[in-house]
Amino acid sequence: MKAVELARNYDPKDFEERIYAEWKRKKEFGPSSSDKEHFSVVMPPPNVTGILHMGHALNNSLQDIIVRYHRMLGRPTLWVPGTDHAGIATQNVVERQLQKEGLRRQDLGREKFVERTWQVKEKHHDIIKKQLEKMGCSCDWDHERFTMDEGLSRAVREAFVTLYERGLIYKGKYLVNYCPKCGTALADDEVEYENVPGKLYDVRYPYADGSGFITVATTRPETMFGDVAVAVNPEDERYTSVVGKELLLPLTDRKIKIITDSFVDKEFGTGMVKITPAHDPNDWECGRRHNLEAINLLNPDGTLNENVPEKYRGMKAEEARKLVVEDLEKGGYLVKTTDHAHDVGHCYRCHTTVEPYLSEQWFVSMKTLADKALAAWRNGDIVFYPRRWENTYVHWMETIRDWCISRQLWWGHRIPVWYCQDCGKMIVSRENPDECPDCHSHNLKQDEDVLDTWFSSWLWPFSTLGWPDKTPDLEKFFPTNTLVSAYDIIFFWISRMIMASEEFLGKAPFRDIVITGLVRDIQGRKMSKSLGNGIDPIEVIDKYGADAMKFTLCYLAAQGQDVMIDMDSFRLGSRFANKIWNATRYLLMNIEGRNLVDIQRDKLSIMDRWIYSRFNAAAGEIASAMENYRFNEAAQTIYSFFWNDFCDWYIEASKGRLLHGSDEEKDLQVSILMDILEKSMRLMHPFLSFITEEIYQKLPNHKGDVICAEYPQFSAELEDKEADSLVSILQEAARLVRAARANLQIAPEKKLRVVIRIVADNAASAFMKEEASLLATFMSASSVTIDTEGKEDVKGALPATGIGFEAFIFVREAIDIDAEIKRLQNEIEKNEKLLEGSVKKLSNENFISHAKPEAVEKEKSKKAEFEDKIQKSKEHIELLKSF
RNA sequence: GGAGGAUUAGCUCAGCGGGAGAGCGCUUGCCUUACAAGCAAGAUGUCACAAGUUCAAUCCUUGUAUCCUCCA
Repeated sequence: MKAVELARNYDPKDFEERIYAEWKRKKEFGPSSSDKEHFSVVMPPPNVTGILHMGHALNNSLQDIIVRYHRMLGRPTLWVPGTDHAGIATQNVVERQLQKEGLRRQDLGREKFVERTWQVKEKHHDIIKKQLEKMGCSCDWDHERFTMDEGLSRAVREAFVTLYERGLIYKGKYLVNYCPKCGTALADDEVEYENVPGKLYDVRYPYADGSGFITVATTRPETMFGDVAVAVNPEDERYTSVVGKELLLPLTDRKIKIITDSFVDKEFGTGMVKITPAHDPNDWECGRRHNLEAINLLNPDGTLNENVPEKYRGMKAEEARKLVVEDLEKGGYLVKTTDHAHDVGHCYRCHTTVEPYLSEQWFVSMKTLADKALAAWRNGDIVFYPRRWENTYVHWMETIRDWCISRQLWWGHRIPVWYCQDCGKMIVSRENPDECPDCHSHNLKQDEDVLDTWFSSWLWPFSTLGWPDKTPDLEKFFPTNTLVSAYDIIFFWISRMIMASEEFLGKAPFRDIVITGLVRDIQGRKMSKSLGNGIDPIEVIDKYGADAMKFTLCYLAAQGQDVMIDMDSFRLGSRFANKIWNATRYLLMNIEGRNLVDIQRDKLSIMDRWIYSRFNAAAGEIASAMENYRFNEAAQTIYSFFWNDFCDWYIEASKGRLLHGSDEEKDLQVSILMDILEKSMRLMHPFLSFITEEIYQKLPNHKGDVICAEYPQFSAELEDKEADSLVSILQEAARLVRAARANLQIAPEKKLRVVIRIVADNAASAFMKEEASLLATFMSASSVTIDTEGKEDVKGALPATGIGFEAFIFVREAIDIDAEIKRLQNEIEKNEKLLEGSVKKLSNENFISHAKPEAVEKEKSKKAEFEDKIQKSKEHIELLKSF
């Protein structure tokens, strides 16, 4: 064979882009036609508003690892990519653009506005796709979907109409969360609460009969014009006598009554609260219980409407509040003002204060859907990793409220409802109707509102596969296997997907739900635009490469824990990739003139058997880590196998044979090295996709592309406990001598004679004899003698104790005997403590009788080991004293 | 108010009832014919606190403290 030359430095820029293009060209990302069981994943669709952040990088890295792993297991594997139209968010982006041009969306009109939004969508979509490609995501671009493309829009209509037909969608006038800035209703969970300082105003409401007044406490005096009652707790004895009396609403000439309702907190303020059904959710419920009118005070833009006295009309709430307070004060109604922090809802998109707003909206009735979704969990059809998220899921499902799905936006799926302008008939239809079924009028008008974004994303796992049609994709790849998502959208998305899937297809959309943590900065803060503490995945890739990014994230992503990182964190992955590159570079230099030969097991040395055993163990650990979505464990296994076992020990050990062996030995050695290297590339590919592919292609023993190569499997037969334990003795011996040398600061070039005393004729001594020259290399010794009979003269040698052997290092000069004796005494002390623990355990009859027999056996051998070490150390001190 | 999480080395964090771990950082020595982005050796711990269960607790249970997140 000819040597293969690798660039001197690992530079991912040399090949990452090229390899991705190559994979795409060869259609490696599509599902194979194998008849094994399918494996499918749908990508949580990023919003087309922005670019991908570190959270996406984490999420997609983990998906890519899972997908590549299963692809290599030979299963027909499909990873569906796509993007979400992100209603409010995208509309806001476009509106901000318009604002810069001095325009409002109304100036453009609906059609033009939507057209323009499509352009923004296209632009961002292209950026997102490029980013995913740069990350190396092996998703099947032929299956790419967008929540507003034709098929998915049809799915949305199907879902809406079906739910309507099943009586699960209704329209009604309700108090909803309303963002005046976005001009639309929001779902309950689209509101973010924040504790802000405010004021509590105590206001006098006089009795209508002039017999005095009562005092109510409110944080929002400007809503008093919508008051329809004052409520007290029925058990509040202070007020029993006044219940039913009429009050005169200050600043107006309206009269309201005092009622009782148990929701009133006796301790809050005066224990009397004003009831404003149109502007507070609790009051709304209370108003419904008492059949009270709801007086809406707001225009859609958040200003006060004609239901307030003229002087306040057109004002924003905060503005009006000041004036109302002033007027109350002037009128002698204001008793006092106190500071009062309270939770205020904000729009999750623009952070404007959300107003409870009475309006006509569409709702999904959630109870029946939630029951099915809960049943799916109870049946074990869905499993969360980590499990604790199941509490969150169950709690949300059990306390679910109806979902407001209409949005007063232009960007989104228009609600498939039409109204006959002539007879008023409401038509809910899958197809655009031509005429009214009742009066045959053609004068139909579609509902102006669009649907909540999540109304399309909750169909994602099956709408992307062709539903409502019974497509072959749907047949084959649904239900999907694994969903990877951050915990912040369990409610928004994950729970609803399960409900939709159960409702429309009668099955859970996926079984395994992998909840990742959030990516935070090094101070633990959430990465955000406003803080400017975000890290751009593309910058990471430019600096360290996509492999380094993926591997680092994987290594740090312990089950569901938040990941704290900064730019430097990615050096971890980068250095590992560099190590792989250099090890390969070295190995490929050494194949010059060699031939690959059959690797027959009976020709393997213990060291050879050991590295195969370690490889096999690593494959086993990775399989179980992957099965349980313990990504960090898989990454650590790979790291320590390749770096510590393979590079630090095996390659180092092989150097001697490569230099001094016979041709036959050299050929065998090179063949084993290439074999392990080739297998390692396959083992590591899901985690470091680009570099393994680049290297794999250059290996003399590669077949095809690593992306679709077979994943190495653990096999119990390949476990080699004998080799494992023999090599660990060798390693311990090497470490002991190295440590002794380091302690004494003996320069590496000073080669010293070493005697290893193993007073036993067993596999260990035989192995040590066989590998004496290798030991000499590891110890930088001039020679290593294995003394099985205790006959070697070790006078003047520095002793060290291992498990089952002693090492004697012949150091005449440069040794500080006192320091060495001190070290040994410390050693004795340490071991005596350990021994004491062991003895205590073993003399405890309860331990002997209760503990597992293995544990007892282990304790016994530990005890013997400590005793031996203490004994040896004592002898060694004597020996040193005799110098 | 309810739920969940965290508390382990200087930092970031793994840890699966039985002699405390990794990466980074630090100290020391080495440019050993792949890698100084490297090699080798080392130092650093009341496993938050208190009780309990157990032959045995960093690990299980219950409290306490501090911090974080979500829900209301």
